[in-house]
Amino acid sequence: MKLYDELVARGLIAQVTSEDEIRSLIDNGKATFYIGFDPTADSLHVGHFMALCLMKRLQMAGNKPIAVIGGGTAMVGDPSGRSDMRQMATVETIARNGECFKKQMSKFIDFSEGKAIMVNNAEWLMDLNYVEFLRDVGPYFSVNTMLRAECYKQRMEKGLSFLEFNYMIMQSYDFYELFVRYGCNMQFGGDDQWSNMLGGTELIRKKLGKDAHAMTITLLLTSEGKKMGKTQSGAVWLDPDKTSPFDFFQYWRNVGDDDVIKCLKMLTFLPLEEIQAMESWEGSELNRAKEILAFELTALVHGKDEADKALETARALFSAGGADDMPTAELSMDDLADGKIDILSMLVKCGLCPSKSEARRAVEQGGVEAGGEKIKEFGTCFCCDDLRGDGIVVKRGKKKFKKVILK
RNA sequence: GGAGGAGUUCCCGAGUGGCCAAAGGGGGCAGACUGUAAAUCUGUUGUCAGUGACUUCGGUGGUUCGAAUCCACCCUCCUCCA
Repeated sequence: MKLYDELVARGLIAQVTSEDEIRSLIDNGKATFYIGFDPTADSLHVGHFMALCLMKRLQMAGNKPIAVIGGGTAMVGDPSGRSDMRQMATVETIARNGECFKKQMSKFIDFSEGKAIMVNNAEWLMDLNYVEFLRDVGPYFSVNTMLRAECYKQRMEKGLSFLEFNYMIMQSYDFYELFVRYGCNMQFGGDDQWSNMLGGTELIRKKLGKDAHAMTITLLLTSEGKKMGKTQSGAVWLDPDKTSPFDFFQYWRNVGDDDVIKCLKMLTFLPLEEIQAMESWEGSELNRAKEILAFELTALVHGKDEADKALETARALFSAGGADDMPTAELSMDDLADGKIDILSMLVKCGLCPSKSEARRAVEQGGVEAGGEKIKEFGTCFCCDDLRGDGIVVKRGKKKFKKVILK
């Protein structure tokens, strides 16, 4: 199966400017394409991961990827899909985040000589002269058209600042600049970027009379229509310090039945035939598919060793109830009072509960276990001896564990 | 610049002097049921040293025994006019 058809079969393609041309470009390894990543946080998350996977697939087929760090565009802030204006990040933060992105990306994409390029659009955006720029690209944009663009629609009610309104122009200019500099003839992005991307192809056509193409990736949504990769406590990060490999594994281990196959197709590199075989799995058999999903993704992001560990830990924890390698929390003597610590403080200290009130509730509702025993009294205390050596396994709810050890 | 309207807890949204830590819904958390799924049902959902105290209704002051609620000023957003 050729690349384009595979992308379709995996459900990755949302919209394209011209199916035939894109097909022939990428199937033959003729595309030089770019994907932009705005450094608005200090780590990439699952949403970016999809884009990186796509990048890799295309790279494997001989196409040349350009990863653009949006050091310049992040200064403006993309209004797409937002109902409020982003908080403006400082120049320093953006620069630092950009560095973090760079490191993480290098793990997935081969940036060695001639294989791929990484650039920061701050390079050309930051030094633009306002009037010159306006005269240069301004005439090619119609405000009427821009206002009709989907990405601004939902902001028309709540208010859209001129700053953000310019985002589309910045991104379009990026595409133009990359076309000129590197012969970049394609842009990929999330489906919410569609109008911004079209802006770029139009600009190139109008200014240079050349064709460039755009293709958007389907946004990964859960069957309930929510963005995948978001939890109550925030995004699922690729940085192991922000989302541990075990938590990362667990996130995928716990996706809904209806989403497993979709995720396998879109995110993993498993051959399609293998995934199609799983489609017939039903009921508890699907649990096996979830395990595969979780394992594959953890291996991609954190390496096979970490994936093995997470898998083992999860299995041990959920079947036997104990494991050597599980998330641990270390307490020091300072955390203890008179050589003891009560269960409520312990829950808070090891991060299982955000406040003592919540810890109390958890205990009241019978959701807390320690050392395999259900805790019924919130006065229950543990002394140093309980915590020394192997420590004690504290469980809040069914899926949250921490091994608490005294340092 | 002018005229109106709005800002309530994680979100939406009730509440116009004490009965308000604030209805209802969503979301979250926990329990039951299961397959570490979904759906459903139940409980819970500001914090802290548990029958109590403390902090919260855009901000700052004021009136009052008492303010989310009344007054003044300010900030932000929306609509219409210029």
